[in-house]
Amino acid sequence: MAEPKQNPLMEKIVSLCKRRGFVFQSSEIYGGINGFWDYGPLGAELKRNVKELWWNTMTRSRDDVAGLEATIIMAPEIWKASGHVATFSDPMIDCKTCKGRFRADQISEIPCPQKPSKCVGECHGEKTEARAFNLMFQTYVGPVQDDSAIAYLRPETAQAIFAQFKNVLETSRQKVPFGIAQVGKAFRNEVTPRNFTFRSREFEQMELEFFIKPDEVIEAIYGTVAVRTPNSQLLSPQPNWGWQAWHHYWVEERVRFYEGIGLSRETLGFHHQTPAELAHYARACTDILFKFPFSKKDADGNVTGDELEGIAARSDFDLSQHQRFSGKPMGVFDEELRAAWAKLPKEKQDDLWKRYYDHRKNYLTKSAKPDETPEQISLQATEDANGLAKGQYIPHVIEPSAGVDRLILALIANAYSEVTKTDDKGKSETTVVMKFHPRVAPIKVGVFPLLKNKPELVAKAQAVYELLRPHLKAVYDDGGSIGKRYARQDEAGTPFCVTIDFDTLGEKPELLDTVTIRHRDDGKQERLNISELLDFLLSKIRG
RNA sequence: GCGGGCGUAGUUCAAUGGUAGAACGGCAGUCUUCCAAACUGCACACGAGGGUUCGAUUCCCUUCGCCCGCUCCA
Repeated sequence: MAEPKQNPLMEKIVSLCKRRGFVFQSSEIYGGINGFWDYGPLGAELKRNVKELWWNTMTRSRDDVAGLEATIIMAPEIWKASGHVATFSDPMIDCKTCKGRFRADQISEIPCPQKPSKCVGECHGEKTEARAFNLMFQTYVGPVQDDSAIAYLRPETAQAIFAQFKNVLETSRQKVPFGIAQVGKAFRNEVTPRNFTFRSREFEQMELEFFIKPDEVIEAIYGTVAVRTPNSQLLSPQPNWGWQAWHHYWVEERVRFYEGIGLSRETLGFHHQTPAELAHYARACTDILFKFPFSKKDADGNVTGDELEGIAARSDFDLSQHQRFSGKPMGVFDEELRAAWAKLPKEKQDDLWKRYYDHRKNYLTKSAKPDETPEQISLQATEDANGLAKGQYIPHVIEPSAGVDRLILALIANAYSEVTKTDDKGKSETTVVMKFHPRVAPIKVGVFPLLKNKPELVAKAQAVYELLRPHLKAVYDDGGSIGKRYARQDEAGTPFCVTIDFDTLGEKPELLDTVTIRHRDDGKQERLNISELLDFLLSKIRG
């Protein structure tokens, strides 16, 4: 009666997550709630490690990124400016006959999929009533639940960064180019949560908005914009980088991050969005994919993977939107630009002015509110271009936006491996080893006495455990046999296990105060002095 | 949201219109001088609600959840 195994590996991973305490279904005792997942003891450690590594990599180890922690509920105008209210609230009609779903305002234009000679509104399929599809979670601020109190749980963390751009700029002593990073929860009322935690309704994002000068500004100051050549590595940022170089740089930075936590390039995939896929304001978007067990094959039979992170070049769209909707200036003043502009030959000034004008006019036209006339738009674009000559511009942005939960799932899938051992009697047994990179492993070290019923061993093992635990996540285990404890830690993905034996106590005097340290992935042991233990572990975990 | 499949200990699986079993795992203990040893004991399940029935985990309905396909994917 068992259901057919559609994806045995994925099912084993889900089962392990429950069994060992990586991931539980939310509200499980009440039957669960679709699209929501909890992290158990091991998952919580794993997730914390990943977020901390991202934060350290993206902010603390860089001079040019500042952090932010904004609220989940913000002024609803934010989501009007970002476009989320408009794009999320189209009334939709389902056809029960052909299973199609159509925008209610387009049923008299779209041809029926089954009878293309007729439009959806005319065909005989049985239709549902028009229903509003808003993928943002709604709530009310304050006790009165009327329309004026409607607010939304943020569908992405990014907008808070744009909304607080000027405050961060003024308080962080940063200047463009610089970034603002944030880690936090976001909520989307997904139509179909799928693939375990991959698409959840409540999830966590790690987002960087990296603000850069428009190419026209780079050109005004440095004469030319540095162009990416096939061989250029673009490893360290240069003042004359334009958006392409920065975009390429951040893709590489992010790939290096994934490699640094154990996801090799072979496990990753890339998708460069085509012009048709790109939002109208975006210039490029590169998705970094991971080849999940549930990832599908493309037309050529290759697994490309599913999205972990998108690195988008979003032009100056976001800050421009918030400038228009809030009425507050979102531009920056650049002394260098003003000084450089004055020294430019007239033709160059005119050329840059025209290009900036065209860009602004294009944006303003596409984002125009219904009551804005072409004349007003031209006037605003002229004003914007004139600002350039005075050293003013709206920064462009490169947005590396990663999903924490997707990354956790990728790390779990990547770590999962099975080892089959056959004993002397020919009995074989398969065990699971979670090969997490030591940097992300939920537990860094297990400490065991070789035998439980020898008080000297137990006391010494507990002393070693107390020595390590202030510095890293350690566990003490004296249950069962030593082999069982190793196996337990293998399933948790603990990279190192330390065992206190009789030599530690001085049975061989030359080995007094040494312990065995056992490596998860090959089972090999080495002997270390207790005094060297902490440094050894820290070097493996931080190195 | 539509269609299909499926819900039994923590996990993997049995059985049954008449009070649910196993293995592994967990906990406690004995033992054990390095890779899930052995032994003893303990705890733990029919997703929820309603209906049919003398009696439902089993049959029916609803609901919730999981998987697959469609749809959606800012």
